[in-house]
Amino acid sequence: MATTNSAGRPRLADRRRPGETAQEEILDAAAELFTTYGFASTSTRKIAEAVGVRQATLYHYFATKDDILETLLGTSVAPTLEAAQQIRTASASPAAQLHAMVTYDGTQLWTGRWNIGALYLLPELRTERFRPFVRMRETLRSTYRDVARDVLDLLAAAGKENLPDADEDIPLRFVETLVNLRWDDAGHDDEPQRTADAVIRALGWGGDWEALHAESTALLRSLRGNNARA
Amino acid sequence: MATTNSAGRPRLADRRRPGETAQEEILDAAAELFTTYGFASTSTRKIAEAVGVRQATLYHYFATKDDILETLLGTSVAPTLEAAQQIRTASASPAAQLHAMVTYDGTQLWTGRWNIGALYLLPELRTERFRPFVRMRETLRSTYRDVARDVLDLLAAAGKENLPDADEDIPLRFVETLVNLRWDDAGHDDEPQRTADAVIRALGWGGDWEALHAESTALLRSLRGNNARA
DNA sequence: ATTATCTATAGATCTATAGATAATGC
DNA sequence: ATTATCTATAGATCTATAGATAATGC
Repeated sequence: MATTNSAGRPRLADRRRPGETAQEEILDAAAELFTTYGFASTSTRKIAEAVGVRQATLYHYFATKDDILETLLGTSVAPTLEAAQQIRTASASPAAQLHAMVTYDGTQLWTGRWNIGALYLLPELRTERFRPFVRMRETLRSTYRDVARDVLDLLAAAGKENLPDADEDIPLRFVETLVNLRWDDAGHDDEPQRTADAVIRALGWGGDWEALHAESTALLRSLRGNNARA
Repeated sequence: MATTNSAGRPRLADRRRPGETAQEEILDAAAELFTTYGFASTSTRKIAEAVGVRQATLYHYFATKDDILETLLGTSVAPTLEAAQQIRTASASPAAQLHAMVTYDGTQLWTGRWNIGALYLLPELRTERFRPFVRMRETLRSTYRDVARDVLDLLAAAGKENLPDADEDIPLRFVETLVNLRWDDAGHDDEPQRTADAVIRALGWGGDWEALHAESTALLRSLRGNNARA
């Protein structure tokens, strides 16, 4: 039997999931199963088994299976959106802002313990209850679009021709493909950086890459600093 | 009651789905429901209701629910792969080949009655039984990669700098985003053409666009001609 | 007393099968 | 006789709830 040093009836099995609390253990197991087998195909029993508790125990922490998904999405979309908006208000050049956004967002998607981005395409998100997350994604989309427009306006002003439309959504679309790449076990370790470069290039940008990278890196560093202070 | 002019007990409800045969009606309903609500969340009862027959009737045409998905995937991936390989063997320039491939593939994804591309990401495809389709997708990926490499080699030979790697999979990744765009009801009518342009531009290509479009259009025309003859 | 777990189960599915039925075709 | 449908249902789920139990905390 599992050792215990806290209140409540002891578990039958030992802890096996990362996380300080039972809630975190459940979320980790659910993230693995939802991203691997899908939300609808993952039963609460399977989640419980992956945590090492009985099925009914989940309901001490989450009222419904949907609540588990909602919590999972909340902890993932919100920080990304916040970072994008912070980057947007920085004084860096539009190209550097865009590069930093893609790198940040891409790193979350690429290095997270599970491929959480795969959950954004779940048909279940179409229901009323997940509307807030869909809206957050839409806000992220328009933030990306705004910064892309700035980049393109500068390029157009410099006389560059045959540029894409800002509403092609090239940046966000490109970032999203990291989810597919990871699903296919394809790609490289530094895929977020490569993707950021590819996005800038796809917009037709052709400036000093070393300076751009320096500016983007500085932006991300200051972002981490802010968050550490917060 | 439904009118009847063929063998078998009459249906209780009238036909309501496109398709000459009951099999086609079932596939149309399943495509709508699988892409809208997901495979696992769609019950055989729901499919039957959408067709206008009783649940058990489906089993006269498909032995299992998986068989329905398999048939749906088969009729969608195979033609795309074949077209890509035909384009690849044409004598057109690499850029035109790539442009034509993206346009063809994108048009299938964008204008099909249902957003079938969304099925390619289904977790269920990870199981042994769908291996053939996953392999077809991998073959498509490398076909795209090969033609991208040709484009990039020519650009490098022409002295163009800061080009992406061919194994960034920019073309296929970009095409795949049409699925997400369509999911979000975003994008324009001519999104496949725009996407083809965006892909070419993202690779760093900077030649005569009018000539490229003419060459790509001719390629697609000859493709349709071949298929019509076959 | 409070908490975290457990056992047990109700009620609602869901897939697939068995076998009856109502047409057409020969 | 053949075919396409129907009705009925077995057996296996699955979610969520009720209530018991075994710890710690006061």
